[in-house]
Amino acid sequence: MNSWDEIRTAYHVARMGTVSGAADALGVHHATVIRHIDALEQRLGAKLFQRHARGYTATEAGEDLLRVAQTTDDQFSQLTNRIKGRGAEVAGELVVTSVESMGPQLVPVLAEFQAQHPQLSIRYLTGSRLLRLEYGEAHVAIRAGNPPDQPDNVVQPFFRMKFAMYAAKSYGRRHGFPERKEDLRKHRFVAFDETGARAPFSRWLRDHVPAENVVFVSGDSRVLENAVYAGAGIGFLPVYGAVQRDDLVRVIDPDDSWTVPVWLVTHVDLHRSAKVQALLSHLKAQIKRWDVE
Amino acid sequence: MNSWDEIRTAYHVARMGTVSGAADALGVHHATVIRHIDALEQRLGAKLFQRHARGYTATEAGEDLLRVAQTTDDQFSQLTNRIKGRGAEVAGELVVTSVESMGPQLVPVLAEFQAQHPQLSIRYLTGSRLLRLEYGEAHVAIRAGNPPDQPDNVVQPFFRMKFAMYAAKSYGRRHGFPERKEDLRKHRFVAFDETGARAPFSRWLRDHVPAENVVFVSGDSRVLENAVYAGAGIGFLPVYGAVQRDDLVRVIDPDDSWTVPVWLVTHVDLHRSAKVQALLSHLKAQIKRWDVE
DNA sequence: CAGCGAGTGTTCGATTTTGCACAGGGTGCG
DNA sequence: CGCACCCTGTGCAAAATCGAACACTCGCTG
Repeated sequence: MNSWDEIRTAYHVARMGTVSGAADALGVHHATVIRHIDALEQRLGAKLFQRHARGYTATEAGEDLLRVAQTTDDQFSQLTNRIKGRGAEVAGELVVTSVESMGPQLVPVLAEFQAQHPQLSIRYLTGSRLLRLEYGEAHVAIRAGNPPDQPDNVVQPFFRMKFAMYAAKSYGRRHGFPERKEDLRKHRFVAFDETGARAPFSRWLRDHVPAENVVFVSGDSRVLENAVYAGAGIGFLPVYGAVQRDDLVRVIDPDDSWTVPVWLVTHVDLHRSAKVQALLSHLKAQIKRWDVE
Repeated sequence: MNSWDEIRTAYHVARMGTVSGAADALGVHHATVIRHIDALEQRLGAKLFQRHARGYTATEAGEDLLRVAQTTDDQFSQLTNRIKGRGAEVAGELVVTSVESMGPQLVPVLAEFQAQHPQLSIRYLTGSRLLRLEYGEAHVAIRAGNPPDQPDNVVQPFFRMKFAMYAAKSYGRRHGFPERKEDLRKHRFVAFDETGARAPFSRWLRDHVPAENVVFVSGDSRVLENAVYAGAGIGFLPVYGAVQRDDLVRVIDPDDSWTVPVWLVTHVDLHRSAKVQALLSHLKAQIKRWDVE
């Protein structure tokens, strides 16, 4: 069945009982209404209305159409109300994604945000696969490293994640802690499996430590964290997470060159919605939590 | 909400996932689809789809629309199936109207017809007010007297209703029965309250019987019938109904000049439908029942 | 890495749709 | 009984819509 507009026209004729009344209600000329009805009846091969001097009265088929189109009209107006109101309220679903290493920092913040908006359901997706905003897979993405440069995305700086070099106390009991820069050559390290050396501190490591001293390598940041905790070696950890553990010792203080910028990324189509804006402002309010030395 | 066609377009885009696919399904150019979506989104003030190089993926609002429009599509196709199939089968409602005096003859015939078509529901309307076919108030009308001459109505002769003059036996016991034409002047009569004398036999009565002998007058034919039954006077009754009562005596045999033609009238728009045709042929098959002397 | 296919988006001319003016007819009221 | 009003119906011009062609982007494959 094609041409839903003609059904809508017939619906108003059946409701009003006259072509002119329907034309007024639809905001079109009555000639248009007549043509729509004629076309629709011809396609259906049945008369929808009895024409007479006082107007159009619906036949059985016309009354059947009236009933169906009535509910359709109701459903469509409800739909438009939902869609129009959707942007205004913080409700529905909100999909957030980030690299998995940020989970421990993000989860409590997201939980707090959800508590402030009970109508909202949050999906926090982490994974090796980068969820793509332009396919609608996520509403807000938190990305680290170089500023993302997708044309349809709106990118804003979130905060700067400071890294320092840590070792577990258990490591110090076995190997001691390096006290001077030269001591580093005699220690063992854990590091990212990034031969491309994207993170700034992995380049630093390559420059200051012989490759054979890197004894534990993984692509998963949480694995590296746990390797440091277990005393497998010295490694870079985000300051925010490390200060909360008393089994760690800071070997080298944070350096500006190690800092990784973190970005808030949204698709341009969703950036204006109240839902996304509320989350963004909530996230930015939490920056100071993570701005520790 | 106006422009249901744009909703239909958006529905197909959400279903297909691409503009081109929706354009194929709709049989229009893909530029048209893009314009529809743009217009709809602008009116709604919300994005329905995320645009990317591989197609369009529905946002929350778009998926909401998909669900609503899906059911709408189903209901519309069911509706068109019903309407297209309606003419072919004898089902639904069938409104028949006639002058009320024909009820006793018509009701058993209509009941039999209904029994042959269980899907059909018959409304047999009688009333002083003439139901108008061109307003869709009835599908089939049974009219007596002069041939109806409405332009949009298709009229065909049904049968010729014979009248004769009857009196109740109780009347005969009190006043005797007229045996010769001259005796009529001494008897009492019941007659229609038609000063215009539409029925042919009421003109006959005026010519052969003094006005003061007409002692019972009514505009309701059933009242007149009962007046004859009660012995109030001699009166014209249809032969078909009178022969079934053994308390009546025929005073004068039917005369051709008293015969009233009866017509089957349908509106031209409904005349072709199987439902109406079935009733018409069924009615015509019953003529012989009423063709009694 | 270059070519190819699929898909989006935009512009311009053609076609369809729409609106306007007017004619015709029925109904009701004074 | 006539008149005024409301409704339907129809040609014609204007406007909005649609379709064809082209440019561009992305992802896949040999």
